Amino acid sequence: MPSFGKAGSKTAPTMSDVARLAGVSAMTVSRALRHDGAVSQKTRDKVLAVVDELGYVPDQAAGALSSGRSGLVGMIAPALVNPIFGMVARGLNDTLTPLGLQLFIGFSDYGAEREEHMLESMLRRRPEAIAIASDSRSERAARMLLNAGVPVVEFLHRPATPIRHVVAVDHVAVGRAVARHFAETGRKRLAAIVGRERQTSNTTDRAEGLREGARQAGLAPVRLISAGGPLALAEQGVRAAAEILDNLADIDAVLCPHDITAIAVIGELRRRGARVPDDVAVFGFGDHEVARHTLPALTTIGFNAGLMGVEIGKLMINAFEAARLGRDAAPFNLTLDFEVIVRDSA
Amino acid sequence: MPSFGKAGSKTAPTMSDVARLAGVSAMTVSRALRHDGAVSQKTRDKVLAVVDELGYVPDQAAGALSSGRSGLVGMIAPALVNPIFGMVARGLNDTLTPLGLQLFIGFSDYGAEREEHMLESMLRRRPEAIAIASDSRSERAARMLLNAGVPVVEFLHRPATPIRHVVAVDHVAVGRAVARHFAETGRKRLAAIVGRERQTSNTTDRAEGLREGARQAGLAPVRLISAGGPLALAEQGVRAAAEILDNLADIDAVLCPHDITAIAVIGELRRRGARVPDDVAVFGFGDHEVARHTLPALTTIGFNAGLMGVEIGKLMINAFEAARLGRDAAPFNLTLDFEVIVRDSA
DNA sequence: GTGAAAGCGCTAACAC
DNA sequence: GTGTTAGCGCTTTCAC
Repeated sequence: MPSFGKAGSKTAPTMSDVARLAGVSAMTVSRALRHDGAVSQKTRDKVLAVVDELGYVPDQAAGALSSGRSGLVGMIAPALVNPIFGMVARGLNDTLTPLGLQLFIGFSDYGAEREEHMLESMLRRRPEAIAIASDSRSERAARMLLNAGVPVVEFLHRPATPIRHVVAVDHVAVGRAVARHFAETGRKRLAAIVGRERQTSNTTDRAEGLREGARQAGLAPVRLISAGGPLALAEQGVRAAAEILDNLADIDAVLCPHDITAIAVIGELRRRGARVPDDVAVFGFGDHEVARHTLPALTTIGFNAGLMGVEIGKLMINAFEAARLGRDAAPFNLTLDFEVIVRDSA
Repeated sequence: MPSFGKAGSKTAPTMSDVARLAGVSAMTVSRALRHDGAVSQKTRDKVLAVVDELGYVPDQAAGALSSGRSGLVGMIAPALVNPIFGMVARGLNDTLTPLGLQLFIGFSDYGAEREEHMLESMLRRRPEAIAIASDSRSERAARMLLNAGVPVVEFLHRPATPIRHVVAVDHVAVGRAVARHFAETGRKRLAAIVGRERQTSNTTDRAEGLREGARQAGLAPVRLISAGGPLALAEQGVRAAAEILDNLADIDAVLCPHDITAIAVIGELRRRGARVPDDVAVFGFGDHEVARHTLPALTTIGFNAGLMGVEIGKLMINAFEAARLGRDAAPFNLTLDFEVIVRDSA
């Protein structure tokens, strides 16, 4: 029985431990494990048997260092508690797993500074591609992405000046569609809930679309309700509802940044005696799985978040292929469809 | 101007590139970057200036290989779309970040096989600790955890035979508390929605507690409603509601695995003409942020998921400290409080 | 089909 | 306070 590592605290077996026990070289173990190159069936079986017996698990840090491939794809999203990002992660992960790539997820909590830190620590792991949905972004973070040297896919929201590839929903078009719906259903005075002041984001884009749509329909100018950070979706809704009731009593329709916010808006509005949709129509975003089950059922915007993840993955695969051929994948700009889902709240 | 890498596609600068330009050795760069050991202020400034100029980002795979510390903590959870896990991740991440540790998240989609794969690929990254919430777990996965050689913290649900540390909610006690509430409010025939057949899980534990509580209160035996997988929380609720209406018409109270499920149950029940809570009382779980805003507002169980993450992190830190002293941290078993939140649905 | 040598980019250990 | 040497555990490359 060979001993590896210093006595006492047993160290994990290495590839050469396996090699020794299998009576082959480390190189052969490496090949057997990666189904790479030609290893005879007999040798492979022997190696795998030893691997199993030892419970050997390859050290990917070593492999990454040696091969120059980390096997990692980074994804940075504003928040993990928002199920939209969970669904994107799932789609992306499913697309990447067959290639032997692992998804490394970081979340920024909607903070540019935190995002920058996340990105920096992610870059230390040398990801082979990066998917990022920013709410706001520091100059330095933008520079890091530009110089990352790997495919970067921005998603959910199309920035004014994309790094390279984008998979997004056209939030301005969403806003216009919502305005159209409000106009068609006789609403006159629209409002949009937006986050705290910041650079352009998907929320402000939708508000912009709503404003455009309202103007075209000859409605009153859209009021913006700033009601706190997006981390507390429901809390934001409560504040917004209070703002409407207290200071914007003439508002008869409101677009919310998220279905969860919309539910809270409705709850608070009703609690304080307003009727939904009679007094105020409430429009959500995201088609959260509960949206169809609440009372009133939420009128909202649906889009396929899982598909978004899949498309991000496909874009990356495409870029890998291009790089393999020594080329650069042309910037790719994908706009995913959305759907106006009319239920009862608006 | 020194050139690194082969011409054409520029390679990322390495530590020795920085060293050369700063006129010091690589070791000094390493120290300057890690605020470790003694580096004169002057030297450090010089080094950092070059780092900045070059946009140098250390390769952590190399560092990990050399130091034996990956800087990674793994977390495996059943699903990312369930905000409970997002909140745990946030708490854990916040606790770990000050130590320079990154959270590496994997999700199993409630499948033992997928969990095993996730765990295996995670182990290749040599995490310094592992947090895992399993819904079901393969023998092999259990063995891998046992032999991981790093602190393992199981969370949310206390397994029959824990690997070592546990931070959980007492789901059986939750079930009993729910039974008590139902009994006190005059309910006679209870049901619990559980996932598809599987080993013990937090859902079945709560059902077990409900059963115990019902027995003690002299109520009819609890009916179990198996309504599909936990990935589609709302879908599960719709099915369960149908099952109640179609085949279990005498049920007057139901415990749901999740608030989202509860909302769907209520929606479907009402859609089909049943009144909540008059005909059927509906109890949720998790105190999701919308729970207080739906109509009727959800009666549910609340617990602090963020705190759970923080406690997991503290346990890990404690175990690191013990290991540093050559000891093994004693198995730690933390049970987090929960709260019965009575609102309108039950 | 298999092996030997070299080296990936860092850091531990020790020397000065 | 700083440098040198060696080596972490793999994979690349090339030889056989």
